[in-house]
Amino acid sequence: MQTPVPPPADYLARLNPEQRAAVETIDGPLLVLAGAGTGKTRVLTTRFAHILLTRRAFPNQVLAVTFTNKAAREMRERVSAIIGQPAEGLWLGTFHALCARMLRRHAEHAGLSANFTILDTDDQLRLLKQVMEAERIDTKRWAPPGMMGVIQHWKDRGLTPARITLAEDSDYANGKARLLYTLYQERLRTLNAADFGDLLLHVTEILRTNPDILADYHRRFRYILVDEYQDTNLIQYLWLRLLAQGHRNICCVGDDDQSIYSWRGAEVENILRFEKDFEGARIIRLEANYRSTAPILAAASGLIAHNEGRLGKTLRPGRTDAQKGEKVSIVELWDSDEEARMVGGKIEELRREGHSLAEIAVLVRAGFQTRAFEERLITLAVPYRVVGGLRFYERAEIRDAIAYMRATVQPADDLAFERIVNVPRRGVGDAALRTMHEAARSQSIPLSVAAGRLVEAGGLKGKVKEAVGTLLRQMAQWRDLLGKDGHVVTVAAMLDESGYTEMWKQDKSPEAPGRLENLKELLRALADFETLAGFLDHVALVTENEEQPDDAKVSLMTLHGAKGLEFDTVFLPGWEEGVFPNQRAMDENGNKGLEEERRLAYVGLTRARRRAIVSHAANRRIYANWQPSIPSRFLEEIPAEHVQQANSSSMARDRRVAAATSFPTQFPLQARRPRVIEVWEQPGRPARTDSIPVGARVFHQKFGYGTVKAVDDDKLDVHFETAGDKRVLDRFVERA
DNA sequence: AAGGTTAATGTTTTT
DNA sequence: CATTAACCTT
Repeated sequence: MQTPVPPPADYLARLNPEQRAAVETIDGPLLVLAGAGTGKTRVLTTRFAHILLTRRAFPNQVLAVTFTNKAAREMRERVSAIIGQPAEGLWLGTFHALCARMLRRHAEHAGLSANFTILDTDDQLRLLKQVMEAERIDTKRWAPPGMMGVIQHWKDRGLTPARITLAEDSDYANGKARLLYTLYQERLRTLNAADFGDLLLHVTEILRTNPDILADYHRRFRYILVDEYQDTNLIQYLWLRLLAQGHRNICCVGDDDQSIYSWRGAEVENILRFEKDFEGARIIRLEANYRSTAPILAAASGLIAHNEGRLGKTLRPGRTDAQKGEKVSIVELWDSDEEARMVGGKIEELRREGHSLAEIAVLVRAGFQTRAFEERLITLAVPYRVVGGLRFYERAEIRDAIAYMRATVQPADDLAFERIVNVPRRGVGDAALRTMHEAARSQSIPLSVAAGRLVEAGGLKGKVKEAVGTLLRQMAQWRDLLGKDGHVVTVAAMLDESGYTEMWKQDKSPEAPGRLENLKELLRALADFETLAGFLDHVALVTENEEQPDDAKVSLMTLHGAKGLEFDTVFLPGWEEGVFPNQRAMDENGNKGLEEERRLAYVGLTRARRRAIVSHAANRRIYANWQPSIPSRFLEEIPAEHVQQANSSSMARDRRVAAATSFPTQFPLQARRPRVIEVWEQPGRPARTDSIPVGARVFHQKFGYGTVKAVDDDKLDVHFETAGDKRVLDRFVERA
């Protein structure tokens, strides 16, 4: 390469010394340990731009890898902004998108042709289920999703069926796991399809076994940049290591404290392995946090300090105004309803004070928890959005439309054909489908081809024969049309002529108009792509929801969904043992599971710029019934000097009452929780000591004194003196 | 082949 | 409780 030209310094001058070092340490392996809010993305994009501006490499000689399309888009935009022109011809994208691109170039090495289909999770599962049923596996005893998990885990670790040794074999499905995996992979090849895991697995396998291809990529990629490195799984690591062996200019940015995807195969150990595999690797820590106030940082730091085996980073406030911040609020509430009212009330208050709703988020452990807050915000007429619901391309009507496209351009795609052959209803039921499957299997031909032969040879009769014949003829016409009039016209014809659009027009359900609207949106999106193949790739790889974050709406989302985001005000409800930390995470993964939950809590707290309001309720509804709950251990782990307790008025009243009556409902906030949480380990309601008769005078913690009007098993209808008529559970009242 | 009924089962999720 | 998938009836 030519002598580096001194860069215009302005983009470097805006960095702090450690960030600048991370940008300017260009050659050789580099690991950047970047704490939350320390300018990780800025370093990565500036580094990218720096490589280009100092002419160390052309844009197409840099490989930049992210986990999400959003991160990839952001990086592309920010690099463009720094270099002052649209960044084109970049190898910048998600692991999967980059691998898909590579695999299309070398598909034949994996037994596929270049136009292979990328299957989504639904297709994967249907295919595996078919394989399992063909092998006469009892799918009641061995559920296909479980088997899928085994296969995915193997793929995550770079294990092709041939590489699975006895030691790695699973006893799943009575020792047939490896066989099922082999058969599943064979079916994928027959369908000319790859699942998500295959994209990485195939490419890595090709790089491993074809030195010439690998050498070609070594020549190409002078610099490699990796985002969210703590989230990489083994196969991703192997892929990176193979590609980085050429120039050894690999820079990985990550934060072990934000590793929250181990259940998806991510291995934090990849950070430790980095130093071993890349000898002489430099490590730079980014510890100045520019996002949050000092109390929030101290609270988060104190919490995460309870984890063992950290690489060790200490966040320090980088903002000049950081010291002025409020302490982290911890609010104790009577039950989950009151918690929702508290959050709703505080949001209203913030709104009145002029805070933008876009700067407020409610972060929960599990998706279903958003509902309580949704309901409350609807009542209060506060606009909100739930981030991360059903994605556009996952909607049934969109997947149907895509199946039409896939079946048309890819006659080998049995899954797509099977999906559409009776949608809209054509009278093709189980029996007809079985006939087609048998013909396909006995002659080793695709389902659609078998269907064609059955129509001609009379294997299908009457109405079914007519319907399938018509569909196949239409598909042939659409293929012609695609060559002549292009993909937008063709897809419009598909939806129209197949009767698919008509089906939804006839549908009287309230969702039907929305579905038609989505189909129109699909056609609009289609026009943005030059080819149908390009669009199908996009659909398979870009599943995220497009959203406008500048909307004046409160964001409701899971803690996982919030990673990488920040808000002025963050509500963190449901900090109760069993909910958060999640009981299942602890049961299944022990202390490792607990530590990941703690990292999740750390991620949650560090999303807040100015205000964090953590809350927990003493009673929570689990499915049908109310259960008392214990404050999360994480609450005690936040250093007390950075916390302000703020209890609701009803809680304060209950406290006084509880003290006076010795009714054991409250767990004092600072009390140590019992080691065994009985509520979760013994599901079902506690045994009643005595029944309460009609007419009895009772006392309730929340509603006060009243008289029992009726008894229904464990539910009482009570007329309370101050609260009126209520239906309550008997274990929540005492004889007065 | 379609619709209604019952039983099982409840994290986190990107690609 | 509430959702969904499998099952059974017509």
